[in-house]
Parts: sequence; C-alpha cells; structure tokens
Amino acid sequence: MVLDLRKEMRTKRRMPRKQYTSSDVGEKTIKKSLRKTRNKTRKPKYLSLRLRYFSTDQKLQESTEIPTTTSSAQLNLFPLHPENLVEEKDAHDENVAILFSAADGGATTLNGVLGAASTSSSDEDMNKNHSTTTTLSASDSLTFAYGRRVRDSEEEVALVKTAMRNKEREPSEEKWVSLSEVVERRGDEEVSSRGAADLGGCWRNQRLSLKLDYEEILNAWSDKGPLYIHGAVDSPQTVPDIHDHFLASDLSNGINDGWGNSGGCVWRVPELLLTSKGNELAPILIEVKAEEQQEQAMVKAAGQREASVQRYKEKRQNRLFSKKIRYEVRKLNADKRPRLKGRFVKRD
DNA sequence: GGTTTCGATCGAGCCACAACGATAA
DNA sequence: CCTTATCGTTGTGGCTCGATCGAAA
Repeated sequence: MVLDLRKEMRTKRRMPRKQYTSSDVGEKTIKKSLRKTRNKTRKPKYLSLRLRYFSTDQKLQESTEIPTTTSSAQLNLFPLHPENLVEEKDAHDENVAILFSAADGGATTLNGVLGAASTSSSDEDMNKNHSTTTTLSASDSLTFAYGRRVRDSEEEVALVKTAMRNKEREPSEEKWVSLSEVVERRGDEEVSSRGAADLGGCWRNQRLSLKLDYEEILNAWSDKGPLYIHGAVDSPQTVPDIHDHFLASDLSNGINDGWGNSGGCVWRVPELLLTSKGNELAPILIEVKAEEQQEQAMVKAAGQREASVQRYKEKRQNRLFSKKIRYEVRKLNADKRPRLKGRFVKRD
C-alpha cells in the first residue's frame, strides 16, 4: 500500500521528457551565438537561481502569503517549449501568469518599474527580460513581481539603476552579471536578486515621484479618448489621483485580489450606486447592495484573473523564438559548407 | 531512507572558410 | 584623402561528448 502510494507519487512528479522542435534549434543557436560572442574561454558557472528561488519564495510566502496553486515553484521564466508546457503545466503557468499579470503594462520588468515614463513594453523587451534567469534584469523583474515585502534599501535601488544605466550604454548587448558580484556588493547572504523586490517595497512605501508635464500630456491625449486604463474586463478604470496615497490605503485595507496585487498595482474605481430615482438609497438596500457587490467583485476578480491568464498564454505562444542572424551571408556559406560529423571539412 | 543505475537533456567545443575590420603602404 | 593589400578576428551549423539531473530499481 505504502509502496503503491510512493510509486503513484513518483509517477505524478515525473516530468515528461523534452521533445525537440524546430524552435529548439534556434534557441540552441542563440545560446551558442551569445556564448561565442561573450568569450572564448570557458565561462564561470553561474549560480542557478532555482535553489535561491525556492528559499526566497518560501520566505516570501511566509511573509506575504502569495497565492500559489502548486508547491512546485520551479523558476522557469523562459519556457523553451511553450507548446509543450501549455497543457502540462497549467498550474505552473498560473503562477507565472501571476508573476507577469501586469506584463501587458510592463510593470514587472525593470523597464516597466524604473522607466515607466519612457519605456516601451514591447515583446522584444519582454523577451529580453525573460530570456535568462542569470541576467540581472530578468531576475530582478522576477523578484519584483514576487517581492512584495516592504523594505527600504537605497543601496539596492542604486544597484538596479546602475544595471539599467549600463544597459542603456550598451543597448544591443545583454549585460551578464554574476550573482556572486551582486552578493559581494551587498555584502551579506541575502538573496542577491532581491534588490528589485525591495525596490518594489520602496515603491510601496514611497509615492511615485514622476515629474510629468500633465498639461502637455493631456493636450497630447486630447484626441485619443478618455484617460482609461485598458485591460480591465468590464468596467473602465480611471487613472487615480496621484496625490491619493492609493498604495498605502489599499495595503492598509488589506485588499488583495488574489493576483499578487495587494492594492497598488490595480487601481479600483468605486462602483456607482444609482437608482432610478437618483443617488439616494435606503440603508438596508445599501447593505444588500454591498454584499452583492462583494460577490460581484469576487466573480469579477476571478474573471479578470482568468482573462489575464489567457492574455499571458496568448502572448507566450506568440513569442518569437527565432534566431537572430547577424550575417545572412555567413549562414548561407555555412549551410553550403561540407561537413563531416557536424564539423566543417575542407572542400575538395 | 540511502545508494546505484539508466536514460534524457544540456552545454561546450570542434571544424572550414568567407566576411569583416583594422592597419599599413 | 583615397585606394589597395594584408592579416587577425568573427560568425555560421551540425555533431560529439562529458556533465548533470531526475526517475526507477
């Protein structure tokens, strides 16, 4: 009996072996290209975030109770084979979808976080940010999404900003940062990639301090319809007054929509309570209405979540895994070049 | 529960050579 | 300043092999 149970558990845990597809070839080539571009010598091994992630995730769960549907929180920011994972890892997908539920707005990338006023949340950026778990950007965007711990750390903010500056300096080259470097800089044994998470905390402690020319923005937007945030399922969501301490108030109210958006990231609009007679409602009716609204809010939250998961899946399926060829001529030459056991050989 | 075995997967390296880029004449 | 020649470096794809990981025994 016990043995049978153990066997069943093993079978459940068993992961299907990966089947190579045409996209994998491109993926492999990209890695090879990056590898050769970076250095010819053997690179030092980068610390896998997987273990870190486990511990981090557990800690975060203890402190923030992030809703997870599975205990298997294996980090997989860059699913190499989305076509295989779609059905197999729905639960995992949901977790990732939670991570990037705000991906449409780019809020989970560093660009989205730090450069909200100037960044574009294009798919390319997303892909780049998701492309590898060892880049600072990817890991930080990850931990920002998870890291909802409220903690100030100017040093870490500076570190992330430095990384972003370096990225700007070398726009075409991905910056590789060894985890050990980050750890050294921080000088403790904390999870190194938590910087952005704490950055998120800073954002929750401090208001957004964007210096925007609101008049110019309004003028520029005047012919583009209302200032609504798209992405909500049913009701339009207005841009909140930035002078409201919406972040803190939502946090203090304990609002959590089950998205990891414990307030802050999801702006809410009070429901309009109108009767046919006008704006007045009897107290009892208001009470009943409040309960109904609560139920509706739950249903709506579930609907929003489902919609967002759907959006995430669609985006992931459409993600391009194609290889970027720098010199098409060389590719043509290499294709024509005779090979023996995969190696190039001299022409006769 | 610990150890060993086995199979799948991954990553690094190899190869020839045209193209590229820098430098000198 | 422009052109030409030279030389070292880069990039390209398919295959192999050792390392790694997880499941099974």
